Amino acid sequence: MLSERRLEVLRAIVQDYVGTEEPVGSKALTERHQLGVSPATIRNDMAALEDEGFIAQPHTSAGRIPTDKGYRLFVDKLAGVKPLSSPERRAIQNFLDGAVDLDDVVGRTVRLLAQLTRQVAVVQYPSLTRSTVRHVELLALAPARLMLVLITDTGRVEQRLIDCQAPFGETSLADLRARLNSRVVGRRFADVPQLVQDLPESFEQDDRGTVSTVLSVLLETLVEETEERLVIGGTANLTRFGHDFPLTIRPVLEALEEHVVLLKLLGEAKDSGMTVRIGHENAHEGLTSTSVVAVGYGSGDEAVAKLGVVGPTRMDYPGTMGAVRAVARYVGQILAES
Amino acid sequence: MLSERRLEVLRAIVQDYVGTEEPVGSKALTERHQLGVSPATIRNDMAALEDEGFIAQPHTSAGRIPTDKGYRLFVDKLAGVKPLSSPERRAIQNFLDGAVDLDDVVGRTVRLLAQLTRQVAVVQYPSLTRSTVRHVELLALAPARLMLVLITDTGRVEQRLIDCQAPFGETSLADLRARLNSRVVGRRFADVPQLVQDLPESFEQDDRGTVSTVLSVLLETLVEETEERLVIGGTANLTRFGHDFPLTIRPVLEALEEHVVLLKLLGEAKDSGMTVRIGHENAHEGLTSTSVVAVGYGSGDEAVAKLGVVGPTRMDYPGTMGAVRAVARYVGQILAES
DNA sequence: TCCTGGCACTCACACGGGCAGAGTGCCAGG
DNA sequence: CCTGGCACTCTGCCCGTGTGAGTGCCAGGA
Repeated sequence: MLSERRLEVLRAIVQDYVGTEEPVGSKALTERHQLGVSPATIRNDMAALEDEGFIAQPHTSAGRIPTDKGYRLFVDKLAGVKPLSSPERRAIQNFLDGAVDLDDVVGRTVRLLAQLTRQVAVVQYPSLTRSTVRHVELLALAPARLMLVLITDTGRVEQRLIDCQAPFGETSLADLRARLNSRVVGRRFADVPQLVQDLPESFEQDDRGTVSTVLSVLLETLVEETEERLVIGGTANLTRFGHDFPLTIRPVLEALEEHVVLLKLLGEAKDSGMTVRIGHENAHEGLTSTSVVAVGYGSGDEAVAKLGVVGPTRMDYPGTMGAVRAVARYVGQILAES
Repeated sequence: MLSERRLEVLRAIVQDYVGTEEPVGSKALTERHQLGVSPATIRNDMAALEDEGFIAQPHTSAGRIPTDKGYRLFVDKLAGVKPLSSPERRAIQNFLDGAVDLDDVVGRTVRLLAQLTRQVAVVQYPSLTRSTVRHVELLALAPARLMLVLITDTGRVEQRLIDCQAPFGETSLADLRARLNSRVVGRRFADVPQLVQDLPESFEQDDRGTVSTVLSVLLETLVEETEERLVIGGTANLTRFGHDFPLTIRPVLEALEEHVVLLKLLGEAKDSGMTVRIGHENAHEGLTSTSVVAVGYGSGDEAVAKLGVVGPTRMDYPGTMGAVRAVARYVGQILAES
């Protein structure tokens, strides 16, 4: 186990490196922090930390920089979550309060998060499967063409067009609409499949085909949209990445455009509490030099979706975590109110 | 007026520079093109072209590169639109045919365009004001809470929640729904305001308030959504920009995130035919070193929205224009079919 | 009048040596 | 176990030089 002071040295290295973006040496450390020992002692500690794999030198006779493992230790043991200042909190609230609908909430959130953290922000739309049904609507656009509209308690709306083989009477439609609603309103989307599976049986022979079609579209929607939507913002912040641009930034931009990858990334994050994935902990190749800070948010106790930021492994973890957590809380509040 | 050969020289310079990304000199020109004259002659022509402002030298004794004005002349007079190869056409069709709904069409289009041109693609959702109404639906979520759903002929769907002061009876609702539809179905969204303005008068005193509220939300939606949605893709292609990265790429990324800016840009493009804005012709500061190629697309003869690409002024204009035009056509077809 | 070859000139850029500074590892002494 | 000292190793920077691409200009020729 590492001594208390060595941990302190690691913390100092991480802080300085995050601030200056330059390898930090033993002398600079003693000058900028009250460690109470001489540079030579620090050098020994650094050598030990390097043996353990927490820090590394880019080349001989340069200072040290933290490794992914070093950041991991820092995040787990050495750093807290830095609460936002109260002006910041007020700014968040003011900014989010102006939102008029779900799209607006999500859009504002992503901009806010990007600005606050000066990194790339990612916000997932509230998941269908975890939301509850507020209303199901079925309407006839034409005799054999229906439209299905799903409305969630989080304000999300999904619609699908349905082409039926046979015309579907107005009364049957009203009937189906009523029965659907009575069964699923207030229930979670995840439970919908069981709740409706026996529905066709209660209809007349002629209508069963259409009812089945409608239900299959409904279930399909649930499945498809589990492949969720998300919004990204602040990609311009990537330009603050480092000096060795094109190589670093390109794979990240590519990864960000593949929403599937990001969704998987967010999906891997814990539902509650904050998840930080550092560098190579991210499975995706383009993101091995970035860290992802993600957290779930929701209108109630449970998370309905996640949001987070993607930034260089060399990021201000306490600050970023603080911002992410705070934003998630406020978004949750906004959703609960609407 | 410039002689035939000088125009030819300008064309050669543009082509070479686009290909190599390096200033092109007189000797290289005679070697790579059959101009039939010696380098010395070319030098004279180049000096003339420089005097006219079509080309410039980055520094004394380097080759020449085209200026914005040079590209302008090239695009207007010297370059055609390069048609795509038939495998490319097939690929486009196959790729777009798989789309299941409007979101999917737009998403696929943006990816396709980005891949085809190796630049940043921008696709605007079909505009509401230029589309026609397929259906208007009103449904009661609660006694005093309604939902308004607008469906366009291009498959776009918009919805809004409406809180009414007073409960609104089921019969009144059905009445309003029927009247709304009979008035506006098949008409252009732009005409909707006049078509519905006298509607409240035909309702009973008690309901007029609610009817007015519904209508005002309807009109609001039309206005709000004129501030259209758009989708961007291929930002990773920005990394191919140049060597002097951070400075070039940052303002572009920032501009791309401001959808308002992009919409204005697209809005300035002509409705029919293709619009090419080169370098400083773009009002926005961040885009002065980029060119925008935009074109309208639509299900019929008229454009319902625009799409295009953003790339370095040093781009392959004929190829890019060909790709943009072809994609727009296919998207139009797809929309017309659905 | 226009094209051509020749010539002198100008830069950007790449190469290489030398120098300074930061940082390290190790060791002997407190 | 900490400390100061010392020798060593790099990287980065500056600078001078040389090379090569490219130019402008001019005088001669079709």
